[in-house]
Amino acid sequence: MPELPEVETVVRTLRPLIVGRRILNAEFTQLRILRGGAQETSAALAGRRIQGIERYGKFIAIVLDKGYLMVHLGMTGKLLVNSAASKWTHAVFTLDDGVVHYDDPRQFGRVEYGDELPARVLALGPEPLEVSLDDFAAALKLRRSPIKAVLLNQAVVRGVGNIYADEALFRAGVLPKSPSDSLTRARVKRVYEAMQAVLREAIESRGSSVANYVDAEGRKGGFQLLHRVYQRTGEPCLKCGTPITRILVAQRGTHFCGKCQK
DNA sequence: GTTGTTACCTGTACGC
DNA sequence: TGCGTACAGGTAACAA
Repeated sequence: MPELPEVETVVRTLRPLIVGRRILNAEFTQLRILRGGAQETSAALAGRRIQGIERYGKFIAIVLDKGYLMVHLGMTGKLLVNSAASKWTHAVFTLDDGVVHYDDPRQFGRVEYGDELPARVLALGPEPLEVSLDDFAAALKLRRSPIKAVLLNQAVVRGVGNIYADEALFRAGVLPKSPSDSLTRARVKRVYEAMQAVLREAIESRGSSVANYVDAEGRKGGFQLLHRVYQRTGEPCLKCGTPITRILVAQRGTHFCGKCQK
């Protein structure tokens, strides 16, 4: 499931391949993944030149000479350059040099064209690797939900998902159910530093390939080999040997060590 | 405004 | 082998 490090990897691999190219044609075969009408979107995209590609949390913004093509990969979305189409190819962008496919088996992702960045993207919280400790601490103090749920809240920080929330809380030694506003400053600082460290290391490893994540060139990431708690239910904690526990927090599978995390 | 719940969707794993 | 079922989770919509 693509979270910040996976989306960042997609953006980095996509950038040299498509920036500067012109979109000749855009075709949508599964309308579920498209926000807006297919004909209107195709008409708006035809002839546009790609000027850049940016990431806003888990959203990908393809910056055009007029407007933005927004892509959210959902759970299983992929943007693939010059690959063969599959039964899950729902959109095809033909460029003046090459072709980009949007593939998505579960169809949780979305593609959208607009003149401006969508309001829901502008409403996102700060980037977790850019937010200051003071701002992060203030946002946590405002909320009583479990810290895990708060980390998943894209209005608090944008881009953290289930994998990195679990991994960050393990490294910080903080229980996922701890009420956000109950954390001491020292524990907030540990969560902040762990979150940034996990995200930086995952970006270096080109993301985590669980399920079927690959980057724009079809390559898998490597960070799944470094997960310490995520999807390790029942396996021994790498620090103390206690079996990793799995519970539900915010309706999400949540993995932690009951001894190392307080 | 926050908080919690549910729907969306299909490949995969598992039990029988 | 084949079938039924549970599970995975990011976002948005909704209720409270």
